Amino acid sequence: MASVRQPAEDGSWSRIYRVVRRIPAGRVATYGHVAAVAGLPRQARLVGYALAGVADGSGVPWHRVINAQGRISARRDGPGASVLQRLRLEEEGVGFDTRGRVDLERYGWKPRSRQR
DNA sequence: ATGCTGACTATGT
DNA sequence: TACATAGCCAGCA
Repeated sequence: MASVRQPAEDGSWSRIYRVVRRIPAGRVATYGHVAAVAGLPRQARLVGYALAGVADGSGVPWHRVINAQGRISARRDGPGASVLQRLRLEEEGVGFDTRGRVDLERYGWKPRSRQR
């Protein structure tokens, strides 16, 4: 009853933030993966746009989300945030190859029990 | 209400 | 490997 409509607070963006928060340090997830885990298949774009609206310090580790190519997506805002993102990931132990790419096979987040 | 924009991804050339 | 194209959704003027 009363139907199964979802609460207004449970907007797509909120669901996305919730998933991103689960990504442990030293791991990265792709926009598409986050979308899928959040129950929004094919909406990788929304993940990026949602993260664009999140503030640094809101508790959402936005820097752990990269694109499917294992690279950091450029923002309209400028390269500043992109550089910061890479710096943070390296601090967490995520390695980048000479092309600036992360090995998703190795650092990709796999929502299975607990990542170690 | 309508239209534009934006941290994506998969596929084809 | 690089570029172009199509699909998809929410927020904002």
